[in-house]
Amino acid sequence: MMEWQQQQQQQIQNQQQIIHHLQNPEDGIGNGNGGLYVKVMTDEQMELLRRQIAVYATICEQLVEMHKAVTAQQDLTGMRLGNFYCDPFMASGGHKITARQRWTPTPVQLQMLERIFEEGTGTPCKQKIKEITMELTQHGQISETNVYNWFQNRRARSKRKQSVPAQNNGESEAEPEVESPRDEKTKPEDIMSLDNSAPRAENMYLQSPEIWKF
Amino acid sequence: MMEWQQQQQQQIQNQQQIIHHLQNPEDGIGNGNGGLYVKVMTDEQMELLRRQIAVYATICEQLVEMHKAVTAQQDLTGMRLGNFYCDPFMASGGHKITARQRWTPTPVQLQMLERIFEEGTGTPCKQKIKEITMELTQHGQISETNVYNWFQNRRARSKRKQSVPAQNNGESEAEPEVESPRDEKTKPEDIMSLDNSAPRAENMYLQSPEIWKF
DNA sequence: CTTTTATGAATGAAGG
DNA sequence: CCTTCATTCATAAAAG
Repeated sequence: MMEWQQQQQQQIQNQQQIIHHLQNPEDGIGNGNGGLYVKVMTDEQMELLRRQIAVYATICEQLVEMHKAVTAQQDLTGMRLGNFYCDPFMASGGHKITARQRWTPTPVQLQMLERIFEEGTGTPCKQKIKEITMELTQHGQISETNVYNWFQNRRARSKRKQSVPAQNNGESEAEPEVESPRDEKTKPEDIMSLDNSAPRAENMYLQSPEIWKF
Repeated sequence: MMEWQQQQQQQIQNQQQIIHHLQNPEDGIGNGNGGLYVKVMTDEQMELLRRQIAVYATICEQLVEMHKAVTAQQDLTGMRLGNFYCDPFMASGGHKITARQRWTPTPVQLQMLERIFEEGTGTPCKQKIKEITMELTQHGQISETNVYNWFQNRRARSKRKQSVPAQNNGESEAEPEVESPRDEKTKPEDIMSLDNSAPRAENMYLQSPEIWKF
């Protein structure tokens, strides 16, 4: 990722040289010509320009594509977020709403949640969620979804913490995280490599090396 | 958002015309000149070229910056994913690299899925799934199971979203501080920054009048 | 102010 | 279909 940006920079620098040439035609490019005032370029210079311009056209196209891809992703993933804080944005008076995007439990709520979690069955059914939510609302803004998520995360992370302590025990791999319990999850039809996005960006950098040859 | 892309396209088209002119100097630009073969341009043509090139330089710089901003957050994770399969560790230990992560739709795929979901019958029958999968394969690795799951999840969650529209909101008691000093966070928000980028792109083209002065 | 960590939320996949 | 789990993402909070 950094790579292509560097290359882009180089391109731009390169281009700047061209511009410099244009701006300082002391190289003998330009001269007067009778009543018709013209600038004169050698074939080489002309070719250079052509190629340089072609390079820019390519770069811009690529950048547009890349940006399209990136923003498409963000737009779609943002769609879900958009409901909270993006929809009413800017609409009123151009003032940012600056709504909080993420619920944060108050200390009191947290305490109560922890207590319920420890004593509870660990499977807070829907009805239970409702109750808890009702109760916690007394101590601050909260929704059933918040409670649901909280228990989900709490359980998942409580569970993970247990497997981590037994990490460097008999396992000599430099690999940080692998899931041992359900390792057979490579079960369905295909191994899906999600190299869909990364490699695509890779050959996006500058796929026309010959253009650099001049 | 769409706006600047269109303008980009226009720019590119515009540029292509220039290239065309360069490649087809039937406009009387070029002529012979004794032993030194040169191309000749009028001042106007030269000026046009200069401007065009300058515009490209500016656009590229701006695009690089924009892209940098947009991807600063998200493409780091993308790179991280990239490491999983391009990983040199593959050869080192002969150790299992434990299969891929879960499938993630590419932006294009997501777009197409969303479109189908909205317009479609909502009942992705077996045959339909096959078709969709075939089509989406053109844009990245995907399996019928992926498509199936996606529709299942999409429907279920879309449904739940309606029953519980009240997602969440601000903190608890200490929220009322609306326009507090720290409210003006310097931290760029992804979606917002994109929105900002659009207007910025708008004045990208000619925002440096001095560049036109030469 | 920048970097790291903790954690609320989103989502692909499995089970029933 | 619905629920549940596991993983990932993004960001508020904490650390430097």
